[in-house]
Amino acid sequence: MNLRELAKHLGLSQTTVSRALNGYPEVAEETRLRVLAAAERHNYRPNTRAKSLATGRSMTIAHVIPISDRHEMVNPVFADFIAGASEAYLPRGYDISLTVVSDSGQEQLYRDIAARRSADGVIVHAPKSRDPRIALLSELKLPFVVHGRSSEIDAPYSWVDVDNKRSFRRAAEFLADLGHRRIALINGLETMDFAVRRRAGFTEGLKARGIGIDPALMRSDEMTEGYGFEAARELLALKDPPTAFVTASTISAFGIRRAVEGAGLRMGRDISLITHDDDLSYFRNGGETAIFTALRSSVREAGRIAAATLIELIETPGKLSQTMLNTDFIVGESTGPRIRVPEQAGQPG
Amino acid sequence: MNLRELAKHLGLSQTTVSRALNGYPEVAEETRLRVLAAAERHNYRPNTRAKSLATGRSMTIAHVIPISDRHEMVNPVFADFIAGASEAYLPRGYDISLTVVSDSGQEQLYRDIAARRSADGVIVHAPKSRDPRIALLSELKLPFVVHGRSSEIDAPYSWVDVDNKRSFRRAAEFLADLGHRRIALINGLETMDFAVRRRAGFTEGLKARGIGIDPALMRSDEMTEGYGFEAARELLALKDPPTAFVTASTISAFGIRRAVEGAGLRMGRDISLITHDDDLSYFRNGGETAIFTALRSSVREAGRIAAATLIELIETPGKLSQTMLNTDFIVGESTGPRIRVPEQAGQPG
DNA sequence: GCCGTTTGTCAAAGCGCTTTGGATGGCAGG
DNA sequence: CCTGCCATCCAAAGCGCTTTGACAAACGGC
Repeated sequence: MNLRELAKHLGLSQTTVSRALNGYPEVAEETRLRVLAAAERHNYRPNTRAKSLATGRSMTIAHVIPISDRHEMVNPVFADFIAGASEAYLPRGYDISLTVVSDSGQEQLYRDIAARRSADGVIVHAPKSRDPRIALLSELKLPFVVHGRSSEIDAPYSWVDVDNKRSFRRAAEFLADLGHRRIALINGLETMDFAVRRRAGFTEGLKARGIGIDPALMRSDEMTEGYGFEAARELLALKDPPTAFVTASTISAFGIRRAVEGAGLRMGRDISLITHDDDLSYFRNGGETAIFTALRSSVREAGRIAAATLIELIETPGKLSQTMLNTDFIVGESTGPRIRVPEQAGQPG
Repeated sequence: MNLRELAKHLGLSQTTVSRALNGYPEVAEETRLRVLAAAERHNYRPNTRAKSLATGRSMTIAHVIPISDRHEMVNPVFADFIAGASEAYLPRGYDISLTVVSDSGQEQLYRDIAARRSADGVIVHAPKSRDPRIALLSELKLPFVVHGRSSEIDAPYSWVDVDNKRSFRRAAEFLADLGHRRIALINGLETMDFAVRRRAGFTEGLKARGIGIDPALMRSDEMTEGYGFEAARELLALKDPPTAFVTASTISAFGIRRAVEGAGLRMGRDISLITHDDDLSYFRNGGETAIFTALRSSVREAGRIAAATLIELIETPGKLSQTMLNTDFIVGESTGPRIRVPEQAGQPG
């Protein structure tokens, strides 16, 4: 059932039917009711492609999910981010188009989207420092919102981010105030802008408390459970091991926990840990009491806000907007004062 | 730059240019080269909507991600599944359209997709027993492939699944053979078909080894880390606690592990655990040696196969296909013989 | 040198919708 | 009774592509 058939059926022109359905005023109320009833009865839905060809609006947002070149992984934060975003899209009638692509293929993909007008806007995930996509999208005049920020970019653009630097500074200071002096950072991939900011905040916090920076205590990689485990295991095996850790996700935090317990140590007593917590739905940081002391900021909410920001930008061009999400400092069971240096913490296995 | 402009530029008709670009034979090789060069030079890309309006093919596959009605969660397995699927779509030119929708909204959504022809086919995620979507999609003549299966459906349809029943039977038998008699099942939501099959396999395995079924040892819920933890903690606090667990995902397995260690017990010695392992990229079940003894089947591969199956079905209608993926039985560090009933395993905290 | 066949090209219709620019008729005001 | 003005409705063009059917030009066979 298409518009022409529906119109013929009603003895009206396509114009009138189209207007009746889209809420234009120049159609008699009685006719509108007849049209709506008929549309309902015949289960009429306008053909998406035809509509967007005629209007020039595609009513879809492209999400380009970068796949790690090294490991070919898809970060589970995207699941929650997109769930949040779709809460904003759904009531406004936008669809999501998803493409999983390696870093190297991203530029070409954005060019394609712009040239074939397959989306009205895009969300930029996982920005790197001085990310070339930002200049590219501006040049292509494709509305976009960045989830995160990119350092050393002068031109303004829309973004939604958390204050990573401040968060990690607070984490480092909190641990220092508990008496810890050997504090390790198990960071995300430092090709990512957010990871650079976190490291900066972390070292800033140490310096503020008069603690020297030891590069041997800083790791950086894809934030998997296994990486958290391996990194922590190696660090705990040092002659002068850390008594505290700061890490970038609950997922790696679980790995660290496993390493700590595998070494016969107790989290929160022998070893302290603070994590950044994206509040992932399948990895809640505990119920009433948090497992990990954490700086929490819901990535789902970030998705919702980024989506809403993008829709605004699409509907009123030029309306840039920056949102800094606040993080909650949750004190959980994974931190405590340094009681003693764990003498010779053996490696597991 | 659109087709007409490009054609005018070349002094050719749209017809010829279109044919040259799409590889039709009735165009001189010399002309084709000229056209291709010009298209390249002007960065020409055909407008997606116009093309699909003209051809009637949308070249997009709809993925409808169900959001749990109770908890509003998005299962991270979708991230890996879609990553796999996109490996199959990309070279064939298909796009992914993603919609996150609650169970109750699914039927309407599929009807919409069919009526507005916004996708050439759909992947059905998370089927329930006797899932109404299967009959609906058949009726709508919308090609589909189910990730999993749905019991008590007579008409044939395409699916990609693992042999959940057999897997869980093997898990139960394996534990029984190690001497365990009190074996708990921490299952996924039993409104899901796969969870029903797993439970069936589990009880079948127990019966085969002459072990009675104790409903008090069987739990069912969304497979989060927190659920694994809570369920295991409660079970371990029973007067007659289990000495072994079977669970439905590595995520809940990590929760069980946390509960076991929180109770002062040691995984693989005091308590055995077997998990189903989707081989999630951020939750690898260990490196060289597996953390958990597991029945492993890559959900990413399932995505790849489901996508390929769907494309085949779209391109040659009626070509149904069923794929049963095999699972690898990985023996890891989480299982061992029952040495003794842990006398009074205290609750943590 | 004529005819049938390729070969290469094109004009125009059509996909299903929106939107522009009238048309039509009824009605109030003069 | 005429004019002007709403209130409704419509025919047709256009969005950018594919595809049908037709048509010149070139070519080989007799």
